[in-house]
Amino acid sequence: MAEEIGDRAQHLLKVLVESYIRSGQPVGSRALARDSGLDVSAATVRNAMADLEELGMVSSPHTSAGRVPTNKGYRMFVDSLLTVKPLSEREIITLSDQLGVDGSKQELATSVSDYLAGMTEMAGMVMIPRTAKRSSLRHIEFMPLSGHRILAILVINEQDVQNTVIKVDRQYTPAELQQAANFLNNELAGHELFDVRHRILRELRETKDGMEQMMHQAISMAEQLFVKPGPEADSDDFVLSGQTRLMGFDELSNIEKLRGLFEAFNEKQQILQLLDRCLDGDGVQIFIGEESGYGVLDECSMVTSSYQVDGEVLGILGVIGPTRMAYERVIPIVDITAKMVSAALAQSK
Amino acid sequence: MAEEIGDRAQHLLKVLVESYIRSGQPVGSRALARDSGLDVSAATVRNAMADLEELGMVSSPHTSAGRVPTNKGYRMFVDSLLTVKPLSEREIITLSDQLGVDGSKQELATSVSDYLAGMTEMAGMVMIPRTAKRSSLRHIEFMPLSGHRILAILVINEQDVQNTVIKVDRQYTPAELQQAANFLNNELAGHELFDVRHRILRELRETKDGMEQMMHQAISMAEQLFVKPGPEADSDDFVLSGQTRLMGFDELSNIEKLRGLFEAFNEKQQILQLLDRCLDGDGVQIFIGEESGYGVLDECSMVTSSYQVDGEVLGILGVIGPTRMAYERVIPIVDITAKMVSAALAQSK
DNA sequence: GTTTAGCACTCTAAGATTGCGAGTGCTAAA
DNA sequence: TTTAGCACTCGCAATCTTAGAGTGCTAAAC
Repeated sequence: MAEEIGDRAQHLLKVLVESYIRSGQPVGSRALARDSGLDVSAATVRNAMADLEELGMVSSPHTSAGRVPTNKGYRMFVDSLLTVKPLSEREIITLSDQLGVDGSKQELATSVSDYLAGMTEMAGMVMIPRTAKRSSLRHIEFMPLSGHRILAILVINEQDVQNTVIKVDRQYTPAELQQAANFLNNELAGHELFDVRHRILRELRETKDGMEQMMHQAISMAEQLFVKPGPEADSDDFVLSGQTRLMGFDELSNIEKLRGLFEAFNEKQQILQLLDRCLDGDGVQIFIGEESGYGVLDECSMVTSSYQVDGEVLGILGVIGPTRMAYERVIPIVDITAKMVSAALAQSK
Repeated sequence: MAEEIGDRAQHLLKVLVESYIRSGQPVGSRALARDSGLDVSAATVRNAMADLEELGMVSSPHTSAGRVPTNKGYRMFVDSLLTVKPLSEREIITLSDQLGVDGSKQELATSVSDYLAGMTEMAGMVMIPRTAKRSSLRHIEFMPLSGHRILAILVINEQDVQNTVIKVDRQYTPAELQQAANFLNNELAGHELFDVRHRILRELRETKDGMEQMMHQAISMAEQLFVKPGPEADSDDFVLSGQTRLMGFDELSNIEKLRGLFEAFNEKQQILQLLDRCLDGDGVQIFIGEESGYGVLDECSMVTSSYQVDGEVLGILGVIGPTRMAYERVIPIVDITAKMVSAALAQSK
């Protein structure tokens, strides 16, 4: 089996995928010959198709239908055949308008996700990962609750507030808690979370001996907050919007599939896991069909990109839609969006 | 047209609705005569059906199909014909197990909604309305942000934290903000939100003259927090779970309808408006089909009930599903759930 | 060797036709 | 007032038909 694919075959594959993306119908040899721009007959195309089929790039749903790209074919297409169209001026302006730089992370994420969904007519998603290492602790506040529990409020960065309930050994008076909070604020406020988590807490612990009782307790509270599973381990958050648009695609009109998909969205956990795998990669990444290793996404593709500040990846954004999507449009949209978000975040620092 | 419906006709309607709920198929006269338990012939049933049809209680999808209840028929059914089955011991135990009393309101709402969805096999919903009047302010905290903005953190009740950004006329130093917060905490902490909003603010404003500059400013911040549209006007929150179960029902297998429904869920606003209308009513309330005055719910019914503490309505919970639902099971589930939630809340006070 | 035209063959999607079963409405008798 | 009988209607599913699209193969042309 010749792994080599001739130039003409490649070109034909490209035209076939494009045509299939446009129409959703299997592409026959005659139509392909016409659209290819090549001056060849349908019969020649048929021969080429036979080759491509042998290589697993295309398949026919039944004997006398046209050819449809397989996932492998899509992969080939996006990897080496795709020519992306640059975005129009207008589209870029729309995005930068929508990118309100102020507002909490959540709000930013929502507006970006809405933008992606709107532009691509598919579902948009934005992941805000572990309150990034970049972020610094501003303030800690404790409030007593009933039982041996304390409500801890952390203010991080500009306007992210996290609250967690921690358990302690006994009741504390508001005054005691105030004292503990003051102490921790003195020691920790203004430092980056990363530092807080490791260096500072360790230092504090080491010099524990010379400290009075109250400080001990303050530190063990802080440990619950920062070292233990911590508030942010699962507060990995992500925003998904425009899911309902996916109902429009006929490859998903199978209620069962749709239901699986929506249940996956509700779970979040599994999608997040998937997005985690994108964190390593650079630039636009594409999962086609079952490449995600995740059954319900069989007929879907994801196009994602990371956004970053100072070279550090902060999160992932992208869209999810049917495998048969207009990659040449979607890819630049996701790409530019990631870049604009990166820029916006850098600027607001 | 005789508005009176004979006893037999009523009984037949009841059996018809029950049968239709079970099977989803139009009910023919022969089957109805058999199932009714009455010793009458199909022909007699047909006559009764003709009467019911004239009254708008049933209709036939086409000439030679059986009869199907109309929304008016459902209404009659739930209003006067329905006999609800009490819940089994087991089912009640399941609920009280799930009702973890601690945890934030959000968590409670989620677990209740999940329970409703699970028991009824439909979508469950729980509304947590305007941070209830019952609740009292525990603490206020300010943090300076860039620009003329301040992050205000309100702790309400046991563990509800709300944060809002307010705009002010100039930059404030942390010390100033601390001072303002201290002042407000002294004056307002421990009071019920309802009081805070009206009485205290008014009082403070009246005696404003004698106060120093800083206090003035503290009060205008507080006004932004409590009097203006306020954090809680739209933070009316509600939890919806199990939506995907609705995909299972064939009356909703029409993708377009499903999509409308899910979009309504995403909007939240409109559903909330609908739930608001339940706040006045007492006990279990039922919206059948277009009674909600809301197009996308045409083929759906809502069964809701309020939950309350000390006679004051705190929120609404219920389920949403196809009009053809097993009311006799769903109604007691919603009813008991509301009562258990009420009890749980009263206990945790 | 590659490309092309021709041709027989296959398969589907969309109508059209039919028979069947379920159910109705009406009438006349009990 | 109830019932039995009967003609009639309708929808559904099964079957058949046809048109169209597309393929694979072969033999001829380049």
